[in-house]
Amino acid sequence: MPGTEAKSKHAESLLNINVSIMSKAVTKKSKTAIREDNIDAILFAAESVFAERGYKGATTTEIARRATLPKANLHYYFETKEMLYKQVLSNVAESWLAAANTFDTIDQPVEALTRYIHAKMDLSRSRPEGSKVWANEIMRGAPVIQHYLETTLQDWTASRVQCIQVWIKKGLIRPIEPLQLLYMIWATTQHYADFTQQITTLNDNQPLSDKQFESAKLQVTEIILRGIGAL
Amino acid sequence: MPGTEAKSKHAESLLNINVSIMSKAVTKKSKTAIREDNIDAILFAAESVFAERGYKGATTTEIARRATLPKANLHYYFETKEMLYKQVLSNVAESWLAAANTFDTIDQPVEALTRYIHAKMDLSRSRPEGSKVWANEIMRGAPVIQHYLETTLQDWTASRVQCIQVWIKKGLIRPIEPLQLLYMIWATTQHYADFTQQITTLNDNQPLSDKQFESAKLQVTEIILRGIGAL
DNA sequence: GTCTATAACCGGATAGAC
DNA sequence: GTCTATCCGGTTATAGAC
Repeated sequence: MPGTEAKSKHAESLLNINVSIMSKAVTKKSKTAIREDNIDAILFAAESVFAERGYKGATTTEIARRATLPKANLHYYFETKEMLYKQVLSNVAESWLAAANTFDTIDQPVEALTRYIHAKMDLSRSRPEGSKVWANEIMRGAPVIQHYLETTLQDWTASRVQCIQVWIKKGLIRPIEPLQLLYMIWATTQHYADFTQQITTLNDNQPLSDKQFESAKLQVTEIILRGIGAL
Repeated sequence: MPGTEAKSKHAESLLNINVSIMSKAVTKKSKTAIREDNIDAILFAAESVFAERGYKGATTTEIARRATLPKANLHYYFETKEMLYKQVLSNVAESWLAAANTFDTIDQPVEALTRYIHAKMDLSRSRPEGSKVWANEIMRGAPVIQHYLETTLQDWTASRVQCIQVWIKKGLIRPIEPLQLLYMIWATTQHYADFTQQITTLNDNQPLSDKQFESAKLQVTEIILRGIGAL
């Protein structure tokens, strides 16, 4: 199970957080490999458990169990539960940023927004747990990522707001409040991750098929683009 | 603080859950009043605490503290934390249903959807904690409200899907997947409650003013209505 | 009905053998 | 670097005096 999504992101930290994972010099290559595999397995398991149970509800016992490691080993790699949590959030922020960068400010609205909405929808599909961890963190009042919101997110948002205002000035879209558009995109795309349980229930208890999801992606895009007069 | 929103809903239970609050015969009128006041205060405090900290993160100590009662008294009225949680969810479901019923299936799309979106936005504004508790519960996999989703919510949704399909047949709106429209409405309106922290941060750390919120309400409505070709 | 004190439990973290 | 056994703090729930 490990490594599919959260591969080897443990060394970096997007949030300016001291997630300093121990830095012991390792001589043999194989040991490094074991270390990375273990860390990846822990991060992968942690993302799921934090998503399903929230910060407090997640137990290191369960995370270790899913990573098929003794709990003591988990604490060997991540000194505290909180440090592990921060690293998970950092990885989520990174994938969010990757999707965000598909919103190219130079493009025309239809192309830029279509790309961005598709990227966000794909992220909700491929990594719903990350979205849930993020949502949980925001609902808690963002104790860990508040600084990230005030820097990276605010900067990114400001640049996109400007871009949208240019589109309005050029008459490419109707005059709307740019932030409202961004909120609608975030809300709608992330809903497919955060509310999977509800969506599945209303789909006769069947998870959305790839086909259904692709259809949703196209419709979401079209409704929003028409909604702002870009089509 | 107590009683403003969650007033005296403790006797009922929308979710079919055995939230049987003790049923001791009370002789004096004043005792009943004290009981109701205490229960309301507990439910009011509980909604906030569950919203801010999630199910596991919420402590009965903190709930009791905010209700200005000793913890033992809280346990006198609600035997377990889980029973209290279920009652909170039941109250949230009730308010959700009240808003849902503004979506009159007989009306024209513009009128029906405008009313519904406004009602949902108002709910996000007046009772953001309830929305967060709901979101948390869904993200946990809906252990408590799954049955509610499969009955009340599914029935309500089915009737609205039919209604939307009629609108499409009559050519009042473009041919869309009705569920997609509902998801977009839910996602966008609830976003203003669940992601208050993020929205506030992007609004120069100022909570949205009433004026800003009213503007958002109108824009959300217009973008969605235009998006489906109702305007 | 109220409240203090406490029992019973659980989870994070660590000691220390391997 | 791994893992078992254990400590310690915090949380739910209750006993029992008022």
